[in-house]
Amino acid sequence: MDILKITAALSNKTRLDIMHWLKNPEANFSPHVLVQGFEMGVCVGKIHEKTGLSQSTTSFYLSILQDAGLLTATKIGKWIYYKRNQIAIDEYLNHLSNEI
Amino acid sequence: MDILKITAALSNKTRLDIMHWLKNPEANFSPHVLVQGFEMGVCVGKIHEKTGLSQSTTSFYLSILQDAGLLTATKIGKWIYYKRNQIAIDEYLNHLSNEI
DNA sequence: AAAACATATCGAATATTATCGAAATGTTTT
DNA sequence: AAAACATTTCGATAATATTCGATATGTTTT
Repeated sequence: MDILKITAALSNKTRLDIMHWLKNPEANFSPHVLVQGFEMGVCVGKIHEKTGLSQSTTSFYLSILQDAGLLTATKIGKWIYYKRNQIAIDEYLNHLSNEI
Repeated sequence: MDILKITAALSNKTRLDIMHWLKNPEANFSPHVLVQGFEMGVCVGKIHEKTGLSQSTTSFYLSILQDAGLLTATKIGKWIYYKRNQIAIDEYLNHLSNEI
């Protein structure tokens, strides 16, 4: 639980947006073709569509959020589905409120 | 309440430390000569002593925290006392927990 | 009014981050 | 096994952050 790494990961508009979008995937993303619902997360391509940045930058940002522990990834076939790590998020918010 | 500006202000070890030190000034700073207690905050010089950075960098970092709304400043004589803006901090933590 | 002091601002060097297009990797389909 | 596809990694460049010493500003003391 690296509070500074997490805070840095969140100090970018697009990455903050991604966290927010993933909070309510039904409202923010069109359905996947092969997977129904968003139980396992949202694939990179759909997230990319919304960022307005290049695919490589989007992928890089997802790796930053994952590395910080805020997202987890599941690979299925060609796709990698990212979803929120709610436990880590809650833990971060608790630590932060004690730290600052 | 610029959530991104605040998060960026907090994504630096020294600035996070400063916020933390100011949470409990009695435990982290020696008393002021002219002012008793830390009701109005802690002067720049005392914060500078603890950062291990130059005076100019410390002052700059305090301005970043102030600009983000996390600290407020009071000038008395030669000294400027910085203290936590607890209302803004609480507001930030609330917004953040809704945002991410 | 000059000296001493606390803090802020400026200008510059260095480090880190943002961002892209191209290439690599791995999977599925043909 | 080749083509197509999703994603990551790489290499490069531009933008931003870190950090300093020097200087400026404002206050108090002598």
